[in-house]
Amino acid sequence: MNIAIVEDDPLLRENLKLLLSGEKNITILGAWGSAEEALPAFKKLSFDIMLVDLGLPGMSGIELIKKIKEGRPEIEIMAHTVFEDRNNVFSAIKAGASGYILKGSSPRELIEALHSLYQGGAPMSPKIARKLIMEFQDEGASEEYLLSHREKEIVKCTENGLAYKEIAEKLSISPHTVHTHIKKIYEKLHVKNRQEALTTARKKGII
Amino acid sequence: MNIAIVEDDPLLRENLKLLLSGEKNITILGAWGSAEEALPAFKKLSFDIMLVDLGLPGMSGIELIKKIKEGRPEIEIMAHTVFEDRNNVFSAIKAGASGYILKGSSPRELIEALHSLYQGGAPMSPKIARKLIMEFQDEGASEEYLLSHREKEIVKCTENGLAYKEIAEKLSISPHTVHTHIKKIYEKLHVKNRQEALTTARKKGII
DNA sequence: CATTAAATACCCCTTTAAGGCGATTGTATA
DNA sequence: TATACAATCGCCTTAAAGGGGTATTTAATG
Repeated sequence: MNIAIVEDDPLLRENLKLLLSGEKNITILGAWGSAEEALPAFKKLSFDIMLVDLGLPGMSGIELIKKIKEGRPEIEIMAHTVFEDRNNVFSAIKAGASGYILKGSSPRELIEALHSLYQGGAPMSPKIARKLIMEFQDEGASEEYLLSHREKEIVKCTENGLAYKEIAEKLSISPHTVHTHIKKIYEKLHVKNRQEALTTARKKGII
Repeated sequence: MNIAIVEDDPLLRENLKLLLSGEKNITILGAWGSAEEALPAFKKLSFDIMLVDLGLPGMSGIELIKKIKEGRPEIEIMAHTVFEDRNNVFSAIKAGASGYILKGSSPRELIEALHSLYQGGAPMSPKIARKLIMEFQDEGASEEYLLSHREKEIVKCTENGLAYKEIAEKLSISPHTVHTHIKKIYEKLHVKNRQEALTTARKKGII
């Protein structure tokens, strides 16, 4: 199977190349340090799997995954990263990653994961798998508890058309804090303004 | 009956005092030029009717009516103004006015209206009365047709989170025009931003 | 014919919203 | 004890929204 690597740490990048090249059935078609470098090269390249770091400088790994999947959905994506928080995991999966391996994993695990991915599996580190099943176990709960109590209070205020200042007064906090909360809310809901936040919140039954 | 007057035009204020003082059964307890001056004086004053101009400088007559009715709902309010537009009429009535006399009315009419109000009536200039019954004849229609076709289109666009520019493009008009329409919409719905407009529009079944 | 409303467009200006930074405190927990 | 998260406050910037005018054209209506 043909693999393309995108990893910004030069040392790790070379180590991955060496490690994987030694495996039978695995061919490394190249390794790049950023999405910006990789994308033009990919245009003339045919491969089966992209092994990608999420914490890239410039365009993020998530964005890169989206772009690849848009144009060439047949390519399997293996996310390889230190991030194990909810947002990164789910963003990567939604973007199109089918494998999610943490950087603490052993070489053996990584190689097995790549084979598994190639054969149609969805290999991921135990921690990540646990997060996924928890998400399904909790069902709506995870959505409901996505926003903290304070954040939900603020969403309800914005629903009534209150401005930052007015919310601040009502809750007896600084307008700056309101701003911070709202930024966090938008981030969590993957939206970029009030209208979207409110429609999303309604859809998820948060408010 | 004891009457308090709030009227910012000094000449008219004095004329009203002279005119009404001459009537039997009417006592003028005072006349003030603004809500800000009148409110403190009212605290130590007991009266039956407040004759109030809607177009006061500073706090509006509407606001003054609200404040009076909140604390002392037994006081009858006579709105006395040049405004005969829908918004002012309904705002005054919603705020708690039971009489609504236009400034063009004759002294005789005003005095009769005050007596009528004191006896539990709801005296108002014929033009105003007509507006009121039309509102009831139209029922829901008046709400639905409150906004013009174009305005409703624009409300629907804002519901989808579109910016002025985007709405302008979609409808092939200038962003300035969108701005103008939205100002008009806010005025009609008595709101001051998108969220309020949307909640109000939903409540009234406009969208 | 005069008035009114709707739709269009432009001007000025101030306020808000939102993104990107950083930073501290307290609490819970792995 | 380190890590994460929630909640708090701050600064800076740009873009958008909103409030105040004015003005023209067209259509309907008293």
